Amino acid sequence: MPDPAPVPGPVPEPELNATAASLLGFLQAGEASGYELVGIAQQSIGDFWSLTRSQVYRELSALAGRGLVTAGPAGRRARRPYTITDAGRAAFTRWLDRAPEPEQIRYPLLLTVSFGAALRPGRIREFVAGHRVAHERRLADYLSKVEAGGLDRHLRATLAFGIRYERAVLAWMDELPSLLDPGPGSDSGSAASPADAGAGLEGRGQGQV
Amino acid sequence: MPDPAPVPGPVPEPELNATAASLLGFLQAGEASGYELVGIAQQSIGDFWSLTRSQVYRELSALAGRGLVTAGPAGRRARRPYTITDAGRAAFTRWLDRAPEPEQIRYPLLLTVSFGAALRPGRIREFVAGHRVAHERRLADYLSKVEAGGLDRHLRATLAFGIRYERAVLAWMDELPSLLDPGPGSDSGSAASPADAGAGLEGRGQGQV
DNA sequence: GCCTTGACCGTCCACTGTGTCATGTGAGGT
DNA sequence: ACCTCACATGACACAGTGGACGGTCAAGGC
Repeated sequence: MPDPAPVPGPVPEPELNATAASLLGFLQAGEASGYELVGIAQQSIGDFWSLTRSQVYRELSALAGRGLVTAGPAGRRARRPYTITDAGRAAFTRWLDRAPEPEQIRYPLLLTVSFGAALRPGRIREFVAGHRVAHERRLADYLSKVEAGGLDRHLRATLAFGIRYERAVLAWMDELPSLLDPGPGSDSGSAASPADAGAGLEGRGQGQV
Repeated sequence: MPDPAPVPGPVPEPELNATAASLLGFLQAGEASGYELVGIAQQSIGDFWSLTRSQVYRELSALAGRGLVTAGPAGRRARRPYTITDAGRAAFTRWLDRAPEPEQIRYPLLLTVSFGAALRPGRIREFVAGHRVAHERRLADYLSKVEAGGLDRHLRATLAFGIRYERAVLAWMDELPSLLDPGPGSDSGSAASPADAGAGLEGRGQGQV
């Protein structure tokens, strides 16, 4: 068949990505500079949707190029305020109505735990202790925000997720020692608790390590 | 003052990144090709540490360039087996003993929920229902793996995290309708949008785990 | 008045992470 | 002989991360 040269046709119109969309979402409340958007975003959704300076400026330029935002004249310092356009509002609404993609979790601590067999016994507990304080702090932070009140229902709903997540992590950290507690034959500082019971199963040879 | 030229000193020796490290971790069990490593990784740690084909091949080349792995002669098809070197083992051990960085979560659904005020009321529930089945499936998967037994303690501990996480997500999804439903006394300072008044929690026959 | 400090504001760059397309090989079926 | 599908690698474009850098203004110390 005669190689059908790419028909121009209707331009595919690249959809918004979630990062750009969230910027539009914030801009709906009024103009803001890139710097401000970074702050706003980190404060409100930063715990489950990271975005960095570089990202924000890059997306703002792209959005401006597509006419979804317009840059105003430079302000006080190098401040460059962006305003959402009608096309931007429409694009945001379309984006919001799409089914969101699955979540992504990247948890280095779990990598360490998975490979923990090659690690000195107490080391994992040290790492976990370090992370624990951060999780406790975040949980306390979420709780105080909720208790302070004055939040929009939807923000409160996302905080509810954060609270459940942090509690789950803390509960896991609590049970971790009992999960990792070596069965018979491996000595560590703490005596093997008989509560470990079943244990035994180390069927996986994993020859050389 | 005489610009203190950057002291050469000992070469910084770029440390391993977590992805490269995990490849070394798997290679400790024996040689493997990039293709196999993708499979191994996705199966064992894929739910909390993603890595893609491109990533794996890129890292393997880089590791080979640093002498941490060596590529064997091509095998069956284009298969190129990699073997970890002593330097690689040492680098892996050093990496494993470092404090792991905090986790990263990117959850588009939560973005949608945050901005949900601009969305038709039932839409969020539709999205959540779609995600719910995936979470239920993953939870069931984790549970069956644990019950099947034969897992190394450390793998079981990471699965325990997955189980707690999925249960937390499901519990949040269960409570979500009541959070988003404008109930009594939920309106604080800002004006409660009248748009989404209706839509109480109709029969969500949820329940399980 | 001058100078340091630090918040503000943006840009650039190297590296890491993701997804798709291209390419080639071999085993098995028809 | 041909097709198809699993195996296997690589190239590439784009998204995301984090640090380095440079400029601007305000406030406070000397």
